[in-house]
Formats: sequence, C-alpha cells, structure tokens
Amino acid sequence: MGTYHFDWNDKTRQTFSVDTPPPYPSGEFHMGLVLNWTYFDILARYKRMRGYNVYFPQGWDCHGLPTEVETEKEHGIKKTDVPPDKFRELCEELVDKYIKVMKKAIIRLGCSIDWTTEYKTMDPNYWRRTQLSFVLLYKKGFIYRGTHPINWCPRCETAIADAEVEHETRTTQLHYIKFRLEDSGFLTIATTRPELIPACVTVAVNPHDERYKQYVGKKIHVPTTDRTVEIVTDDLVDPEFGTGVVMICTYGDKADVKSVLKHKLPVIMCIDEKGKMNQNAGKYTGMTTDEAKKSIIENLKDEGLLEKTETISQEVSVCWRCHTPIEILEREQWFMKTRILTDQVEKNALQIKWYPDYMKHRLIDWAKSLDWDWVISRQRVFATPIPIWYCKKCNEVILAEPNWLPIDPRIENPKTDKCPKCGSTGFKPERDVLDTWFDSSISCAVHAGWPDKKDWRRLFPADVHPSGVDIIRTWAYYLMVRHLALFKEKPYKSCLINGMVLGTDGRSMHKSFGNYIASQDVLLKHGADATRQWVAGGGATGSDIPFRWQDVEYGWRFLIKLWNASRFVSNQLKDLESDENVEYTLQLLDKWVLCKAEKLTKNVTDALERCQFNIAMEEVRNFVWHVFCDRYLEAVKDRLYKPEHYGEKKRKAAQHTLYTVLYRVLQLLAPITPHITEEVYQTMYAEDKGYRSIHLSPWPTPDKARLDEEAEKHGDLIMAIITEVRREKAEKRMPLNTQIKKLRVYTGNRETALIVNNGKEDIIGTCKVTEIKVLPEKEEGKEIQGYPNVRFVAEY
RNA sequence: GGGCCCGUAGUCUAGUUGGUUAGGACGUCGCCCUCACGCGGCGAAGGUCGCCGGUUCAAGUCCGGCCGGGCCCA
Repeated sequence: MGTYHFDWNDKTRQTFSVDTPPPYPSGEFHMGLVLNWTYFDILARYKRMRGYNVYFPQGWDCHGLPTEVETEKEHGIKKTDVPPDKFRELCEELVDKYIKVMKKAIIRLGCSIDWTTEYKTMDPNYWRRTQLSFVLLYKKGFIYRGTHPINWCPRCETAIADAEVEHETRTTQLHYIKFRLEDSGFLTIATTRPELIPACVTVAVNPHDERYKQYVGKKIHVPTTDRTVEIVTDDLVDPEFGTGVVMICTYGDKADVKSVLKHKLPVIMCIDEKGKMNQNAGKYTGMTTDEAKKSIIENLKDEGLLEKTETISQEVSVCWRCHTPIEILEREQWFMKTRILTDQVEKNALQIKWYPDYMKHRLIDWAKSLDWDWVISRQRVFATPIPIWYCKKCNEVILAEPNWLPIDPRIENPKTDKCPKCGSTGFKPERDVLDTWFDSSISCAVHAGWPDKKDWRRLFPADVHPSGVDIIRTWAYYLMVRHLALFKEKPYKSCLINGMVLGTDGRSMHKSFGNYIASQDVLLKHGADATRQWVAGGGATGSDIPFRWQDVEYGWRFLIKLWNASRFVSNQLKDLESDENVEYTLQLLDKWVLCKAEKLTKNVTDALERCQFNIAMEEVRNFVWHVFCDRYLEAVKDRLYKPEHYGEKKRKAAQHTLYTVLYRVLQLLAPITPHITEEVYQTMYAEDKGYRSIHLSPWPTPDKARLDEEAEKHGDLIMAIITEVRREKAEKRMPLNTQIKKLRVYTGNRETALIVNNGKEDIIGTCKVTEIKVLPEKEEGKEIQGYPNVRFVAEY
C-alpha cells in the first residue's frame, strides 16, 4: 500500500477528506494551479502526520467547449460532421493526452495524492452519477424546462449561466438618435447598440425627469421599422446617461429584461444564435450585428436622424471562456431551481469555516445577487447528455430511470416501449447536453463514494474544499446548491481560498499580458520544494501573490542551507550509534535551542491549524537559518571539535541536541518541502526512528520538559554578548576570528554574573577568546543591546 | 451606485483577539575570507504603518470621515 493511500478499512483513525477540485485538462498546469495544489497538499500532509486517515483524491473535469474547438481544428472537421459518439471519442483522445502532461506536473510538484482514486468526468462511470443527480433532482422538482431570457454566447453558440458571464470595461460609441414623435417633433435617445433598434419595444424616461414629463404616454416611431411604441417611465433610467431617454429592446441587457416584465411588453428577437440579424430586422436580415450596426448608422445619418456620436467607456458582459460579448436571447432551456435555496446557502456558508474568514461574503453576496435560475442545458456535444426523450406524438417528457444510466439519448432509445401518456412508440432525443459545472458540482458526494459505497456519508461533507477566489461563485456555489438540493446537507465543512498569481508587473498572470511564467520552467529550474516555498511564503492565505523569481531563489537557497546543515550534523554524529542511552550533560545553549525548537513547534502547529502557511514558513525558515545554523551551530562547533578540552559528556550533549533539533525541523518542514525532508530523513533517521517515511511520522507535540524558559532567557543573553563582540570586531574592521586576549564582562550584579559564567565556554569558543573574566561590578565598556547594565571590554 | 478587500523602508510583503525596539525577502552599503554552506558569514543604513479626527493607560491593529488602488456585483 502506498504512502498516501487512503485506507477504507481503517475505522480507528479519524478521516480527513480533501475535495480536490478536478482541473480542466487544458494541457498546462499553470502557476495558479501550482498555488492551489500546493496549499491543499501542505494541509493534507500536515493532517496525515497528525494521525488522520487522509483521503486525497484526484479527478479531471473533462467536458467543455475548448476541447471541442481544438478537436475540430486538429482533425479539420466540424462537430456536426461526425456522429456524436465518434466526435466524443476524438475529444477523449485529446483530453487523455493533456491529462498525462498535467498529471506529470502534479507528481513533480510532490502532491500526496492517492492515485488509486483518479477519475475523469468524461468516463461513463462518472457521467452515470451526473445523470443520476439530474434524475433525482428532476424527481424532487428542482429541474424544469422553460422559455426565458438567457445569456447566449454567439461564438460558442450556446446558452451560458450567469456565473459564466464576466464584465469588462470597453470603449464604445454612444449614438444620439432622433426618434420621431407620432404627433410632431423628435426625442433624442442615446444608445450604444443601434443594431437593436428593430427590437425596440418601448422608449423610457425617469419618472422624476421634468424635461420629459409631457411625453409620457405619447407614441413614438421606431426608426428603420413601421412600428410605433409608447413612451413609459422607469426608475431604472438614469437621467444623467446620454439624453435621459433610452430605448428598451428585447434584449439589450438584463435591465431590459426587467423592464419588459414590468411593463408587460412584447418580445421581438432580432438576433439569432449565431449573432446574426434575423427576419425581424427587416432589410438588415442576415447581417452580423456589427454589419447591421454600421449599416443602420449610415441609414440614420442619411435620414438626418443621427444627432451625434461620442466615445464612452462601458461595462460589457462577455463570455468568460472566449470574451465575446454575450447576447440575451429568449430560448427554451433546462433550468435548475437555485434561487429557492439562497437562504439555505447563506445559513450553511455561515456555518462553514472559511480561510480567510471574509471570503464567505463572496459566496453569500453572489447567491443573493442572482436574478435567474441556473440554466443547465448547453448546445454542445462533448458533455454529459441530458437523460431525457420526448414523445414524438404528444411531446411528453420521458425521464431516464436510475438503472438505465449511463445513457446517451442521442444514440439510444429509452428502455420503455411506449409513451406513458399517449402510448405512442416514437421518441425523439434531447440533443442538448449538461453544463460542465453540472458534472463537477457533485464532487463532494462522488469523492465520498456516492452512490455506490454504502457508507459514503462517512467522508461527507468533505473536510476541506479548496478553491481559487475567482471560482467561488461557480464551484463553491454550485457545490452548495447541488448538495443541498440532493442531500439536504452542505458539501464541505471548510473552504480554503487561494488568491490569484500575479505577474512580476503586478497584473494578473495572462499569456496575453506577456507576463506569463510556465510552471514547468520554475519547477525545472529550482525544483518543487523551492517552488512550494514561494507558494507558502508568498503572501497571506487568500490574497493574490505575485510571482517573483527572487522568492523561488530564496527558497532554493534555503534548501541548500538546510542540506549543508544536515551534512554537517550527519558528520558530527558519525560516532553516535543511537540517540538512546547516551550520557550527556546539556549545556545552557543546548537547553536554549531545545526550548526555542519547542516554541517553534507550537507556532508552526498553530499556524498550520489556521492554514496560515506564510507564518509557518517564516517561523521555520527563520529558526533553521538564523537560530539553528547561524547561532547554535556556530556556538557549538568548538565543543564538538575539542572534546578533550570540554569533555565527552558536553560533546554528547551537543550531538544529542543537533540530532533532536534537526529531526524536529525536518518534521515541521515536511508538509511544505516534502522532498528534501524525506531525503534527509531516509539517510539520517529512518533506521533509528523506524517510520517508513517522514510523511508517516507523527507530528511533534510540544514537550513541556524542554520548555525551559529560564534557559531560553539566559541563552538569549549569551547570544546578545556574542553578537555585541562580533559587532565590535566589525566596527573595528577586524576579522571575526581575531583572537581576543582578554574579555572582561561586567554584569552589574551577581545573578547575571552567574548566568554569563554558565555560558562562558560558548562565548570563548564562538568569539575566539583566550581568557574570559565575568565580573559582577558595574563598569564602563561596550553596552550589550537590550541589557543596559551588561558591558564588556575586549583586549586584542 | 452597492458589497468585500487593500494602502506598511527603493521593491514585494508579514503582522491571531489593540500591549516590549513594526518581522521577513529582494535590493543597497561596509567588513570577513572561520575546517557544513560564498548558492556563505558578520554588521549597517533605510519606515511620520495613505491622510484627518475619535475611543483607550496604550492604535499598523478598533470606530468615523477623506484620498488612492483592486476584486465582485449593479
């Protein structure tokens, strides 16, 4: 059984399950994923050492349009050129290729995943579960089919959900267009989308706008058409925008949808699924929206109806995958009722532990802001089929039974002879497929073993759901609504948020910005452990972190430092058979560093409990580099080199301390830098400690016996004296190894004198002192920083 | 317009419930050439913690206002 294997049969240890987000197999494991995966791998490794039976699965969220597009390109075909199952096969080949590449990157990064759990959402065994969840939600009344305004991406030619719509600021032209009043005269409206004039169903002004009160209720002629519409008032109209008169079209934006509903206006669609003008657009029929816009403006100009045009910047709604501006179309689609769950979402979001805490607002605010239910049908091929047929005669919906699944209605008929309503035997399949989020949003239940494992609730809800800040509104939200609807239970107990990776220029990292760094380059240059240090130490959990080569290099230098320190310790321990049964007399500085190691253990443990990886990282790096290496190792060298002078028991004490502290440090670092710690463990400790891997060793708990506050305080004083002596040598531009003939330390009192005397051997060894005198008097001399009464005089 | 977050040395950033001299990294400037490491070591300089006001014995931290930036949503 592998080191990271989850033991299903172990009922004694507590479980800890990670809801690993299955990534989209794009073929590149980018720095954002490195950040994400490192976070929860640190957590998984930490929990494993804490004694949990850690469940750390890995899946792949395979379906989606980018793969369709690339498959079409690669094979020079259109998705409709071949049967859906054939096209699916071609997509699967591509996805498998990309998964291989990404899997390699995850392994290289050192993630402690249990690969026996690997799954792909495109496997029939997975979409069986997606379909089952659809069937169950249908039966529970959460699924409905309806004709509603929906977001439509004309490039992808599919409906998309609110969560898939992003907003961008773009500069655009605001056209001032004269609409002829039926009586006489004109009103000038301002619009950025003149191509929608054929779909204009009313003209609106703000009810409080004095300028236009007289026109309310009057009829106005819609240019390019032979229609007139009534002028209405609407609070949504901003009197400051343009002329304060706007046209309401079906549909220009979501505000139009509200107005149409409010004023019970007709719907005139003039744009089709491909983003072209349809027959409602009159002479503009067949043009693209851009062509129609140009043409209409030309015509209005000719008629003298175009007053002026100005350039403004405007928020445009775009498709998050391709950044094409979306249209709002009215189409028949499948929906999941999500808004009825909003109160539940809020209640559960507040029960969940968020890292960091304020991220819960992202989920709650998003849930509350939704106007529409979730549109779950997509007009694509490479996705989970909707398990529905329609009766050819009476159009009755025939829902698949759970035991028919998985099933593709586009290929197979329902496993029933006749329509349950009219008895007819002809069926037509639902050709639409499910949103890919419908696949991935049951991950918590699927990871736990639903529906096949009887005891799946044992791993449900997941202990942690890790998520990028950008996908809280999709992943975290959809998980929540789906599991609440299916099981009346929240899907995860805690949510660990990672920020975005920024480029060295401070902007978010994008290929198009020219600030893109491929994770492969980073991993190849400095290795996984250095890269993971950049993640852990780069910034506070949840905040965006900039990519900096210097940070990775620092991590890499730290590894070299740790490696060399381990080498040194290993050399010094050559004659130490085993740490057991060694007689030693701990010296002040031994107790000092042991005490500091205990405090470090507590601080790192606390930080990891709170998912404050940056704090854990800094604590342990600081200790290893500055306390252990720069101070303790340097101070103890003399004692190690000259047992004949100090005595064997003092040397053994140093050896014991080195052995103990290095092991502690390796354990504390193991979750963050798994490779180097394992390597050192195997060569120096494995035989003695007996654990197969450092990652299976029990997490250290602070040893109260070693929490010697007095020794720490006294050691700090000895260290301060050493520092001050060095500072004087630096000030006098003398080499550090300059021999001091005589060092007099004045302590001001007898108590302090005893303390210094206790550590004088370390001062002698570290500062190269021939003779030291510790005197309780108060005398002139160089003051020790932080100890105003302690001074020294050195004779060189 | 609403919500959330942020503003700390030249640069990037840490700072849990308010409590010693605001921590770290990069960069800069001296010095060392010490037998684990020069991918080192020892030191130094550099901060009115955006601005204004308040609460408090005590504010980077809490409250209010202002200025500036980011994200999400209208």
